[in-house]
This record gives sequence, structure tokens and C-alpha cells, in this order.
Amino acid sequence: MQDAPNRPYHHGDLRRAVIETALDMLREEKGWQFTLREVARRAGVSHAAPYKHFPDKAALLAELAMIGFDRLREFLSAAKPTTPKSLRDEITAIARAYVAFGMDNPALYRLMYSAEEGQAVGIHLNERALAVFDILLEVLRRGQAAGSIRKRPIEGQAAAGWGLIHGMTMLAIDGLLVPEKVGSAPLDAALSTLVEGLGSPATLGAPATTSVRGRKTKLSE
Amino acid sequence: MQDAPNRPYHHGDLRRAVIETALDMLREEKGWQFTLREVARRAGVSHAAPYKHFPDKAALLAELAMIGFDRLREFLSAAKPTTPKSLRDEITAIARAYVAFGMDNPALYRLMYSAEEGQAVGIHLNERALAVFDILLEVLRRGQAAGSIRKRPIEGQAAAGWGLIHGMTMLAIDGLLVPEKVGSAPLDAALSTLVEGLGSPATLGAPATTSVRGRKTKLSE
DNA sequence: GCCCCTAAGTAGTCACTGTCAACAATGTAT
DNA sequence: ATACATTGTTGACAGTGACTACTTAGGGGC
Repeated sequence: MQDAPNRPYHHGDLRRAVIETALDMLREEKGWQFTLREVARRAGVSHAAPYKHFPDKAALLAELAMIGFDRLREFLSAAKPTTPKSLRDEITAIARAYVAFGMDNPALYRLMYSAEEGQAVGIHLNERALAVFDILLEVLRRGQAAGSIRKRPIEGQAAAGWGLIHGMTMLAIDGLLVPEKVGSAPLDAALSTLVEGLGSPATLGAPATTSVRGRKTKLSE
Repeated sequence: MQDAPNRPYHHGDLRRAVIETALDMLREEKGWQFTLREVARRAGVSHAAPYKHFPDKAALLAELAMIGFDRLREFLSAAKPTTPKSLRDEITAIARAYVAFGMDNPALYRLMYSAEEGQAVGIHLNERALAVFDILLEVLRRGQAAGSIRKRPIEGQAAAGWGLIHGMTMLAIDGLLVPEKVGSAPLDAALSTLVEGLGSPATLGAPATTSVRGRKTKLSE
């Protein structure tokens, strides 16, 4: 270069710098379609340097996605009220934090759930994702033990919760939950619905009599 | 070309052919990261020909996404049982069809909810998406009128439903609803939870006593 | 103190992409 | 028939991910 001969040949910690720069770009742009060369450029390094630290672009994206899940898990843990008044409070707090995380980091969030397109990276990635899932599982398990949550297969309940929150987050990011169409607090409304669905039979009585039981309802085959 | 002088100079209906070819490629590959040149190649046409019909690649993607929403709406309408035994049956049928559509067309489905990254195309796209939303709205409205659905702001309930189903679909596509972790029929479990949450107080009794009423639960401010 | 080894940079190249401009073939209105 | 708009074509351009070969900084063994 002509203007930076003082820059040391060895960067020091280029790996971290690349990740940091990429995270910055995720924060600035809304998509994750940045180029590796641009990352290198902004890190002040030649276009091939990142390849010394990541085998290819997909590897970097996978790394970013894993960091995203880690941050999300930490964020949710931090948002969990220390002395919740009720299980509903706890679930509500977690759900709000989750959606807030997604809306604050739309590109990162979208990347987290898109990185699987890079095939087999999914293994480790799913581990991180399921670690987030476990937070929800734990709350529900405690709720079942305390009797305030229906005694149903807990994974189904957790899947319902995760699906709901994930779905609402994606819709919110996509701008599909416009206030005029959907009211000002769609998440809370949805959460009420969900929590009431999870609520224990002691208060709610028997499930509706509309005969789900006898039907073969396997989806996954 | 040297081997295809018999191909007529004018294709006839290249616009449709490009769309059709692109849809094929969406069906084959799991991502929507196909190249425009490849589409042109498979359509048997020069690499720049599609530009006579689409200003750029994003325009084609947006068109595909709209087609996807249209197909989804038709598919859901067709799946709606003609003489439903109950509202639960109806909701269940729609939800299953929705998830099935997503799992049968993972790349297209993902594209449908990713195309907004191409900025302002979102207007028309959201129209199509909201047309799907309206199907759900209509069912719920009918349910409220019949008394089998709680009288709550219907947009919140619909958002809950859409969010849940959309989220479960995405998770299913991503392979995050693995059977070992989550049971074999997570959707049905989630649906039970949802429908019980939507269910009218007449059957279900008063909502859980975990004090939702008095609390300010606005999220969006 | 010296030498050499290697990790971590560099530049250069390749095939490929999206996009555009210039040109050719085709159908159509006058 | 002739001018024209449409819809193809070819060829170019810059920018990309990926790979290779070269160069350098810095540390450990002697």
C-alpha cells in the first residue's frame, strides 16, 4: 500500500478482527449478503487474508451464527426475572427479550436461521440453537412441577412456544406485523393465547371435546 | 450456438419459461441462491435474455415470492374442509396444510419470507402475504361469532396463529424439530396448545389466575 | 548471536456472476 | 414495402469467492 507502510505485517488477531468487522456490517446493513473482500477491506487487510482463518465464507457465516445464538442465550438468561411473580411473568419476560433481540439484530437473527444452507455446519449450530431451546424447556419443566402448566409432553409445549416466538420475531423483522392490521401489541396478545393454552387444567378445566385424540396426527411422515 | 440453429430466435413466452425454470430450480436445490445465468442456460437462452423481462434478479425473486404466496393461499383454501366437524378441525387442517406446503417447498417458502431484503418490492409482496393472513382471520372471525373462540382482539389471535405456524414451519425446514428432542408430532402438540388458548371461556372456564389482567403488557413501546 | 522454520500476511490469477451496451432477428403497423 | 418496437444475441465490464505462489515477521533451538 502507499499510505500505510506503518501497519505491521502481522495483524495480531485478525480472526477476531474479521468477526468483529463482519458483525459490524451485519449491524449496518439489513442483509447478510456482505462480501468477504469488503470485510477484508474494512479490516485493513488483503483480500485473501481471511482465508488463513476461515476455510471459506460459509465457515465465517457459521461462526457468526453461533456467536448470535450464544448472545441470544446470554441475553435471555439475563432477561429472566430473578424473582418472578408468576410463571406467566417469566415466560413473558423471556419472550419479549427474544423478540427484542431479533428486532435489534435483524440481519444477525436472519443469518442464524439461514446458515444451515451451508450444509453440514448445522451440527454445531443446532447445538447452540438447542441451548436456547433449553431455556424455554427449563421454565416449562418447572411450571409443570409446580402444577401451573398442563402435564403434556413438554417438548411439544416447548416447540409451540419456540415456534410462536420465532415466528413472531421473523414476521416482525419482515415488517409483516403492521400496527394497522394487527393491533399495537400483537406479541402480548399472542403470548396471552399461548400461556392460556399452556395453563394447567386445574384452572382451565378439561380440553375442548373436539376429538383430537383418536385421529392419526403424525406430521413428520 | 453451433448445435442449435433450429431453435427459433424468439422464444415465444420466455417470461413464463424463466419463471418456470426458476421454480424448478427452487424445487431441486434447497436454497434460492441460484444464478440468473444458470436459469437462462436451462431455459436454453442467452445469458442476458431474461433482462428483457425482468429489470434485475431481485425482480425475478420478488415475482417468485408472490407466486409462492398465491400458491400457498390456494393450497390453504383447498385444504379447508368443506364440512368441518369443528373449528378445531378447520384450524388443524389449515395449519397442517401450511406446514406441509413449507416442507414441500422449502426453498420457495424461505424465499417468500426473505425477498423483502430487496427493499421496496415489499409493498405488493406484503399484499399477497396478508391475503394468506386473511384466511386465518376469516376462520377466527367465524369462530368468535359462533362463540367457540374467545372474544379478544382478533388480530392478536390471528398473529398468534400465524406466528406459531410460520415459526414451526421455519423450524421444521431448518431441521430443528428433530424427533428425538421434540417428539414425533410437535405441530399437533403446538396446535393443541394454541387451540386451547384460543378456545372460548364457555368450555375452558376462566383464564388462569396468574394475573394478566391488571398488568401493563404492551410490548411495542 | 545466528539461522531457519513456520504462521500469517501479500499479490496475482481463475472461473464465474450480475449488469449493461451495441447489434441482429423477428413480428407488426402504416 | 418500410419503419419501428420487441425480443432475442454477443461481448464487455467490474466485482466476487476461491486458489496458488511468493514474502515477510518473529520465535525457538543451536
